[in-house]
Amino acid sequence: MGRASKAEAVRTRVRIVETASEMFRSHGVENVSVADIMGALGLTTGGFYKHFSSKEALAAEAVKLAFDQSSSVWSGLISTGEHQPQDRMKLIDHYLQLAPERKCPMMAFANQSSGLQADSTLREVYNDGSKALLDTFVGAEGAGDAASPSKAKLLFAAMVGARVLKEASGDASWVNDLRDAVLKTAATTA
Amino acid sequence: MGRASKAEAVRTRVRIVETASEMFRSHGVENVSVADIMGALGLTTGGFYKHFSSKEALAAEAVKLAFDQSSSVWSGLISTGEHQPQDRMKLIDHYLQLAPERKCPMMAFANQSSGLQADSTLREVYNDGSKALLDTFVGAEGAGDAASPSKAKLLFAAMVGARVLKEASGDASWVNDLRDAVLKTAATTA
DNA sequence: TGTACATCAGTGAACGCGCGTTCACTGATGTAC
DNA sequence: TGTACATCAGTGAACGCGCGTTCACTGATGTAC
Repeated sequence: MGRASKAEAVRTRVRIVETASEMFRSHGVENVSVADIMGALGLTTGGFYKHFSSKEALAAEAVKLAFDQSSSVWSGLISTGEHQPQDRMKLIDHYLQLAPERKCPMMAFANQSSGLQADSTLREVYNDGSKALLDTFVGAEGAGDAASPSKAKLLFAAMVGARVLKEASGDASWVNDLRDAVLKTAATTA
Repeated sequence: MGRASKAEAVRTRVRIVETASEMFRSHGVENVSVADIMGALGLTTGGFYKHFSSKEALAAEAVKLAFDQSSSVWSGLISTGEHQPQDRMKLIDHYLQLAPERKCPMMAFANQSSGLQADSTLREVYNDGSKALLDTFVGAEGAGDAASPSKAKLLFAAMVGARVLKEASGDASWVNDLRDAVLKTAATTA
């Protein structure tokens, strides 16, 4: 093949991160190999290390991308309306139905982050990203309703829990009851 | 060493399941090897297959044991009182502080169960166990308060979500806010 | 009860496989003159 | 602008390692007589 141009190399790097982010999100970091990612791009394994020092370094970037994307989506869903409770319902409903490759990084990477040292890059990315999503979610209630951050946090935790159980149970029917309960509470009072 | 007596062999099998259950719960099924488990019991790897056909077969039994133990603990925490809201608060508080080797199987094995076929034994065990825990939790509100199963389900999802995030974030401070929000709601109304 | 034989729990080395990483190599790109 | 050389993105095979599983073996347990 020979050497690729500098512009192409930059594009390749971006494509690796984007593809890895989706694959990691869908199947988990530990279930996707470097060869899988490169293969999905039509490239071979060896070239990977021209762009990243290790799989973990890529994972950190891929996780960051996932959090950034989620953050954008959340902000978009919320800021278009007038901060009605409907905004949060929309977000919760959306959250529970996302396609695997777009699912919430908080749950997609929970397992990956759990075993890590406090100072690892991936865990820092995870913590910063999660905190940002929480703030966005709590902020969604708008200025006229400052008294219920506690309720927002409850809904936030419940939303994550419901999605984890939905995933693990293979979308079992009893999980629908959980979803309905969460949405019902999101609907009552602002 | 020579052959062990039949009684001893039965005891060995039980010990393998018990030890594996704790180790799997703490570190995840994929992060504990057969050699790790046997080594923890002072045995060697090869003997494992005199008791189980595969690691996955052991995992199914170990997960079942974890669910059974959790179910007992939950029932104990709930049935001693008079089905006050305090019961559920006690349970939630307890849930969020459990030691790694005793932590909730719903979150400890969520990752393991996620990738599996619908008809896999482990996923069946996971689903049955989770459903049973949910029923126990919802039933905790007692006869005088039949109107709030929806709220119980909300709390259930929130409890799981908070624990997942606590684990993944390495017990970050913002997760405490989630815990407080969940407990606050558990305390209000019966 | 005692003896000869079969069974099988546990041993420890070996096998096969997948995966992260390394490395010598290729040849088009980039650069110095 | 053209030429000679250096660079380096991508290749594909190989390495090292861990892990699940297999297997020939050991010798105490269990059993048949």
